[in-house]
Amino acid sequence: MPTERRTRQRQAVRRALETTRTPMRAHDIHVAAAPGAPGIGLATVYRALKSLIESGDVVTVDLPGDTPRYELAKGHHHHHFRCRSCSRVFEVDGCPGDLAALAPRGFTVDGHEVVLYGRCAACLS
Amino acid sequence: MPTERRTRQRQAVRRALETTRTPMRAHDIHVAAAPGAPGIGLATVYRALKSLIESGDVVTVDLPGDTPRYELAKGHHHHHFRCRSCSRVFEVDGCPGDLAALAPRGFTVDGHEVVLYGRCAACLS
DNA sequence: ATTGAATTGAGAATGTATTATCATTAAATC
DNA sequence: GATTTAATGATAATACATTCTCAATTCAAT
Repeated sequence: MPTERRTRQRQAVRRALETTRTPMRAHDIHVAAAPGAPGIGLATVYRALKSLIESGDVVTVDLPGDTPRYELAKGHHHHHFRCRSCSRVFEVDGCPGDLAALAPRGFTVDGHEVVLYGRCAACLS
Repeated sequence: MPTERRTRQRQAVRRALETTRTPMRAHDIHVAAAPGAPGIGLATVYRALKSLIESGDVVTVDLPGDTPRYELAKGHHHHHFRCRSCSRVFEVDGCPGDLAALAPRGFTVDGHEVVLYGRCAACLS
């Protein structure tokens, strides 16, 4: 059981996620972490993400037909909005509620995903 | 503008999609089409799918974190259910309705996706 | 400051879905 | 039946996100 070390790179990755509102792709995090950890490698970003996910601090955000993104664990149930213009993803706090009734008879529903599509405020202005 | 030919392979791909209720992966279609077109190659399956998609007869079904699937164009708005046990995907006809209100203020919503998760009837029995 | 081990960076390697290549096969027309 | 050329099969090639390899670094405890 190796001891985890506090490195500049890992802090930069965590900070990148803390600083941004939107779930980020590994590549985005790589870019965003660079200022805080000059020369950081992409492999290191993935290593940091893996550790953060295992500790429960970060969760993967998978949207249909899109590259996986990562966000800080929010602790509360929420969904996402994806801008068709800039492709950024935003958190959506509301939830349509119980969707179990939509499932075919005889099926059990224990979870759901909702993704909204449209234009974000920045792209509309 | 080449003329499309009616081949055993293309009919087998179309029939595979017509016969099954659930959206299928390219690999599933390859297997399902084999009886009707012995020795059919995977590349041919993709070529047939491409043509069917271009003609509007087939649509791609992308679920979060999952391999793309293909289904016959149903023409009506619907969503999907994915069984956590057998991984099969089923059509869900209902829809929670207008989800635009969930988006952040200043955002425009022009579409949405809903995916239900749970156990299908077959896996529960 | 010294040192042992965890961490890093660069790039190779992997896994998966899909497309391209090209010689061969087989629809569709004559 | 002969001919034209789209379609096919096998496989190499792409495109990607992600993981692995390994020598060089650097954290952290002494």
